[in-house]
Amino acid sequence: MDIVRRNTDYAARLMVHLAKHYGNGPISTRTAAAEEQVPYQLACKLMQKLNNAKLVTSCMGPKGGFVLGAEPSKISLLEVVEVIQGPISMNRCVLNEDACSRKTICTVREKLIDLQKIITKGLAAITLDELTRRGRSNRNTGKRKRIKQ
Amino acid sequence: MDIVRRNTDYAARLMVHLAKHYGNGPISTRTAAAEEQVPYQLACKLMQKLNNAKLVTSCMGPKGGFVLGAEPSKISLLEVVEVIQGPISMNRCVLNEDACSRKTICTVREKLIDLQKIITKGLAAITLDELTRRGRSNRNTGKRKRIKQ
DNA sequence: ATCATATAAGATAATATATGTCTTATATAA
DNA sequence: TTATATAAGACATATATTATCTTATATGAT
Repeated sequence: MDIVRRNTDYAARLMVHLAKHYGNGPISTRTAAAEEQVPYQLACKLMQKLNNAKLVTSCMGPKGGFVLGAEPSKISLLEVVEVIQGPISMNRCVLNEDACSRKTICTVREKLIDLQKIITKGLAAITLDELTRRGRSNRNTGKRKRIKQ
Repeated sequence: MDIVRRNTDYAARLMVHLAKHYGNGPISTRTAAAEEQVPYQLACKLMQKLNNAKLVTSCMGPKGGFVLGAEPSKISLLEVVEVIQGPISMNRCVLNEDACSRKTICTVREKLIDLQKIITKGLAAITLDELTRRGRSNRNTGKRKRIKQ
């Protein structure tokens, strides 16, 4: 099992798609899902989660869709991960303080906590704008995309 | 989902138990399982896996059991993790090179690879002898309590 | 040789989690 | 008013993880 799960990967793609069109009005889930190769219905659910977490803003009705809730440089991969799959956890004794009575003396736990901090910091350092900048042609065929109107 | 899974935690406890009695002949799974609060039958399966990976050596028959395959200082938590739950993977595009066609230009992938290296190095740095040294009673590392047989 | 005790191995069951689909309701621009 | 979009949650499927059960086999001790 991967630390970053498939649904999170999907959501990240959708977010990056919105980031690429940031400032051009709402993008429909249908469009984003099609372009980023995400199953449409699933994309709807993911967008709902992202919306509830205020990572995106919804605009209902025709010509509606979603807009990023903040500038691409202000949204990190960590936020997407946590919204979609929950917090990163090395072990349940790290996530849940009550899981282990030995927590005050356990040296493993300390080290797992350190590792976990490194992971979350690493993911927090990856922002959406960064992901739009380089190497972000489509996973399709590498065909250039037209600018949305 | 935790990065270090429950079975891995169980296996780690069993290994630490063997480490604590290193040099005193084989320890039966029944004993180790009981002391470390691991379901017995499950412990058997875990020991089998550890045995196949040469992390422990089996001694059949009465007064038999398992012995560590190497000195406690030579066995790391990473080895236990990899034997029981397989390699740590940030994303499938990291584990499986064919998972994404964008891998040569993808900046996220590079960063995920870096993070993954940090995790594996961190786990590799934690050795069994270290885990026996402090935090005396090693029981109850925080998983569901369940004793069988 | 027989027996008691231990591991070996694999089938199977039970759970938990993740992923994907479907239906109905609601908002809104044109 | 209508077409198009999101909202929400039920439902279904797939996969992974954890746990148990059964039978076979090895071996030290009697």
